[in-house]
Amino acid sequence: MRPTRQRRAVSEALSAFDDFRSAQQIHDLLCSRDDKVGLATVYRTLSALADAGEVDVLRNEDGESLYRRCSATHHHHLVCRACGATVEVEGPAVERWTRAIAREHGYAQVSHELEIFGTCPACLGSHDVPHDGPHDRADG
Amino acid sequence: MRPTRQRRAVSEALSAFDDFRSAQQIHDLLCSRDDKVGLATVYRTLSALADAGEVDVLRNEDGESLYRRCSATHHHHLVCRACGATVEVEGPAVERWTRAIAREHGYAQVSHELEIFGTCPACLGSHDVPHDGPHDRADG
DNA sequence: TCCCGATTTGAGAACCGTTCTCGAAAGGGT
DNA sequence: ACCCTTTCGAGAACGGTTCTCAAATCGGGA
Repeated sequence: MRPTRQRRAVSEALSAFDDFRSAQQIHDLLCSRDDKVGLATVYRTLSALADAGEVDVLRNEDGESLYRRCSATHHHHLVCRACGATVEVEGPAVERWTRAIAREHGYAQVSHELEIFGTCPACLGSHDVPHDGPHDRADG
Repeated sequence: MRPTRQRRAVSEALSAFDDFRSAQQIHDLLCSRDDKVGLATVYRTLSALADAGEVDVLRNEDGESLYRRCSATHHHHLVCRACGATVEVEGPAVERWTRAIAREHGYAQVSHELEIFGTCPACLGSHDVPHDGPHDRADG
């Protein structure tokens, strides 16, 4: 993969956020910086980064894909419903539990998805919503 | 909510499946039975059932919503990537763990999403895919 | 430095699941 | 039967994402 100007721009834009952002939000940020990158290229680059395991992807309740640069090790996310503030969490017990459940039912090649949603301390304090609005998601 | 012919049809169609199905698949089933129900009505009815907690919803990796009639108690799903065969599973330990993690970081109003994906015993045995194809989903 | 084939880009169209629109049809209470 | 409200449904609209394909760009070799 060639380190083109566009790909570097997308990668840097991702680093500018510490929470999950949509492809369009990243594109908007680049536009506001007069970084000329096509929307299709943003989508392509984010997909490539996701495939390479360099970013995590999750879907909000509208089905929109949200991206975030994360640590390489397996982990889950604790996400604020109001402002999107994200904490990476690990749960060896949960990993063991899912494997056990799968084995119990004879399922192989097991993977799992787990996200935790809530309201972060900052948003509990102030009732107005920070920056650009909620990255909401339904209960599970 | 009035028990109209259309709503009854959608509800019965749901019962005809024991795995997660899309609105369009349910609409197709109704059409093949010459049950005249508009697609919009199928969507509306499924949303209403989901809001009422009578069906569970999950999204496949394409962002498509899949519906399944489930038990009313809180549970998660063990889903076969190949045929969609679904087992409802409970994990009190996981419920406790998510609450603990959230509390630890000061998050309130906590909810979570957890799905487990794998290949079911039947699909491990026969390598051809049953019925109408995989309801696939990415790793978590 | 220039050339060349391969890769990448981007504007806009296409795609597709879902929701909206709004006039028509159906329900239910009286 | 009447009336008012809810529901229906065909098709348009919507919105995020992917595709198209000609033009731009890149990297390596001569």
